[in-house]
Parts: sequence; C-alpha cells; structure tokens
Amino acid sequence: MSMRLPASARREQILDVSVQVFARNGFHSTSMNDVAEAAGVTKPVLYQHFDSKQDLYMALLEEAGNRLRTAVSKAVVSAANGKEQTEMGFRAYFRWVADDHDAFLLLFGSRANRDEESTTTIRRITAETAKAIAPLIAADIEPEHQRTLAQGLVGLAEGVSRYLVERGDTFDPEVLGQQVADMAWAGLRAVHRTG
Amino acid sequence: MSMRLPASARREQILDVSVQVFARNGFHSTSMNDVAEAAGVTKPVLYQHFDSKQDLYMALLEEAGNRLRTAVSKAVVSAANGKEQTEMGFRAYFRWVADDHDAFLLLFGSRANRDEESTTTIRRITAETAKAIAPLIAADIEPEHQRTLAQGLVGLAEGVSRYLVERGDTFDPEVLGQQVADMAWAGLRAVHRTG
DNA sequence: AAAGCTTGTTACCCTCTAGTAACTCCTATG
DNA sequence: CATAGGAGTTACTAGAGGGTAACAAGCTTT
Repeated sequence: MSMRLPASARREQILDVSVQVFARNGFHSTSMNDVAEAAGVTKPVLYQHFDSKQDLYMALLEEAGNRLRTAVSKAVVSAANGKEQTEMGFRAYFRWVADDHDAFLLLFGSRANRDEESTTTIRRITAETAKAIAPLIAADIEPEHQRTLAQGLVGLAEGVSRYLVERGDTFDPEVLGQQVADMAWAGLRAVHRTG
Repeated sequence: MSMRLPASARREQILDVSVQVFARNGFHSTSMNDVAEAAGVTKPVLYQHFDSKQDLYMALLEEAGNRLRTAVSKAVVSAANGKEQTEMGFRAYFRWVADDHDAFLLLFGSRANRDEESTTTIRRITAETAKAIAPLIAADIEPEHQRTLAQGLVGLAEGVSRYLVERGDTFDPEVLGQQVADMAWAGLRAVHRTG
C-alpha cells in the first residue's frame, strides 16, 4: 500500500511522524497502530526499526533533548558576560520552542506521559539545562539554593512556553526571550543582594 | 476482609489513599486493583463511590486544586501591597507543597497523567493561579504579555517545587518562599521598567 | 429475631493493544 | 529472467485491566 523506502529513510520518517502523533496525543493515548497509520505503513514495520513502543518513544525524547541542548549551549557560548548569556540563552530556548514545538510538547507538554524511564530522561534534560544556568546565579548563596533557583528559571521558561504553545499562539522568540531574560536577570541579581 | 465503614467514611478513605497511589505511580501505571488493594478493599467497592477510574481521578484533582486555591488566596488577601502579596503568595504556595505534597505531585509532578479531561482541569487551576498573579505585573505592558509572564511565574514556583519534592528534599517553605518571592518581585519590577 | 437496607466479595466479561509468526511482493543484480 | 533478500502485509496471540452481575455478610429497626 505505501511506497517502499530504504530502511534508514523509513526510520527517519517514522521518527518524524511519531513526534507529531505523540506530541499531540501523549504516550498512552497513542497506539502503535496510530503511529503506523500516520506513517502510512503497518505495525510490524515499526518493529523492524524499534524494539518496542517504549524504545521508539525514548529515541524521540533523546533526539528532542539533543536539539534543545545544542540550541541553547551554542547560543550561550557566544555571549560575553552573564547578562548576555541570560539573554542569548532564553532567546535560543524560545527559538527552539517556536520551530520545534512538537519536540517541546513531547518533552514538556501537558500530555507528556511519563513512566519511570521517560521521567528519568526528561529530568536529566531539565537538570542539564539547569546546570547551564546555575553559574549565573550569585555564587555567594548556598549551592543547594543556587541549583534550586536554577530549576525555577527552567520552570519559568517551560511555563511560558507551555502556555503559549498549547494555546496555539504564535510569538516572536527574540522579543519574548528578551523580555523573559530581563525578568530573569533582574531576579538573579536580587538573589545576589538578598542571598 | 476489611473493616466495614459507612459510605461517606469509605469514600473519604478511598480519596485519601488514592491520592498517594496516583501521585506516586501516575494514572496509567495505577490500576483500580492497586487502588483497591491500597484501600484494603476490593474493586467493586470503588465503583460504588465513583463511576469510573477517570471519575475518581478527576475528584482527586478537583480537591487538590481547591486546597491550593484556598491556601494561596487566603494568604494574598491579608497582604497590603504588591510586594507583600508576592511574598505571602509564594510562601503560601510552598507551604501547600510542603504539607500536601501528594496533591502537588498529582497535579504537577512528572508522573501526572493528562488525558484530554485532566489536562483541561489542571490548566484551569494553573490559569487561576496565574490570574491571581497577573495584576502584580506592571499594567503598562500589553495584557497578553502580562498573562504570559504570570504563567511564567507559576512555572517558576512549579519548577522549584517539582525539583525539591521529587528529590525528596525537605525545605522550609517560609525561607524558600521568601527567596523565590524576592527573585520574582525584582523580576516583576524589571518588566515594569523594560515594558 | 426476621426483614430489609447497606457494605463488601467472588468470579467473571470484554475490549484494547503491544507484540509476533508466517506469508507476499518488490526490486536490484548477475 | 531467475533469484535472493529486504520491505511490507495479514492475521493472529496474549495479557492487562476497566467494569459488572450475582451473591454473601453485617447492621438496624421494629
């Protein structure tokens, strides 16, 4: 029924399609048949490329996480000082959300289902992001609090994005990123003073 | 096998127990048999009190949402100015997280399940919280951005809490709330200036 | 103490869906 | 043109788990 594709191309296509399906409906509400149908193929084909539903899902999470990580870290290294890092970081984050928003929903959307394994992966991704932020927070407070507040800033970006993406709003990542960065940077300095 | 209880008491007990079970394992990984077992009772008893698994789950969400709402709004009304509202609000939020943390996990934990219906409910709860925060943000920026940033602050509190609760850390809600409030308040003023 | 309501249990059914075995079909290559 | 091997399909299994029908055991009220 469907066009024949070489294995590697089919694998890519399945990944592409299933990001969308899982992002839209969540893990448990999406059956392998749904994925197969969306890919224009039947179920056993999926199992030629992935060991299990979980395996496919994990592959998606990893890929999405990688794209997020590289986007942000690339942006941050090009910055001179802390303030610029904050700005570049948030703008890159929102840029990623804007043009890879199925991946965002997959990782952080309301429908993101999380069993033991995916939870671990997603937490790792979040933690990595937080780790990148932590140094921006004044060093004169306890490292514990530093890490906690960094997680808060990640949550801030996440909350903003979830709100906008799930409403279907379009937004300019540069403007939004700048605005959120302003807010975050001022907050970071306040912690410095209050610490 | 289990002690007989009057209907209303049994219903309460089921709610109490299932908050824990669902919070710990998530919706899909928790079977009605699991809930029943945890309640020391058999499955049909659950269905005497709730129409379906979904129905039970929704009841839990509503209850948890109510406790959150009342905790925060009670705290906020007792405050004189914006800054104090911010402080009281965050402190009340973290107080709620600290002593009702199964409810927190149920609503906002990584394992929180979200099908169509629960997503709607949880979004409503988040939106209400954001609505309470929005007026604190400078009125001279577009209402759209105001709402967006308010969602961000909700995400901030959520992110911090999820991090701490899922690590099993204990924390002093007053100290943490004050620190986060400082950060948030400084951020809010920055938006004012930048708007 | 027996009727009658309420609480609880046993033993199912039924659907849904992850995963697979066995087959067909297409296409590249000599 | 014959054939090998990769790509895809049909048709199934198996098990989990939501939900229920029918029955048993307590209270309580007269």
